[in-house]
Amino acid sequence: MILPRKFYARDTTTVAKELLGKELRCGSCSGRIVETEAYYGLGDPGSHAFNGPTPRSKVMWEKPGTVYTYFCYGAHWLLNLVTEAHGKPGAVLIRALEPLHGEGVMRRRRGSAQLCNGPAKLTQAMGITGKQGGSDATKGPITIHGAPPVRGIGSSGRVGLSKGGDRQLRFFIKGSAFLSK
DNA sequence: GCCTCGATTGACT
DNA sequence: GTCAATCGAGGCA
Repeated sequence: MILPRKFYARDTTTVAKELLGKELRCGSCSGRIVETEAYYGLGDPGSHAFNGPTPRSKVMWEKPGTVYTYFCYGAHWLLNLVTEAHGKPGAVLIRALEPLHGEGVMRRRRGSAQLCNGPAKLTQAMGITGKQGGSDATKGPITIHGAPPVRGIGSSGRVGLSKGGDRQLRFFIKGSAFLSK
């Protein structure tokens, strides 16, 4: 079943941990979430919301469950899900997926066997671009479906940030073969 | 309006 | 291991 909006309306770290193992669907493709990162708004120098809302980052103040796609380095889309209460900034970055359905389509889109082991790779494999930005993960076209809780959650410092990378806000399923490198 | 830099990737040495 | 690609957002004049 599709996760209800109240799932997202909680502490960003809690949502990031509980998203592990859940199923992300987009069109005919789907995958299991195996790696996430939490981004707060205020007090988090690594977050786009750090300096208050801007035309791009204001989505983080939107209602929980909103899809936030971010274009980076001229060629890469990153997928986030808005968390916390409406009007409070927060988001979870999806960093890696384990392919479940539509693997052939993903492979064709990616042109590589490395399907979803990185934040920009998984958006390309799932066909996600800025078009899906601002849509609602409780309605589609991108949806998150419930799954049994996973055991063996690990955490570490965040990756790829010039600021704020020292905080333990990255979470992943221990031992998964589909984590980002 | 102009300039700098980024929640990355993939190709090349 | 090192480095360039590539373009929009955000900061500043």
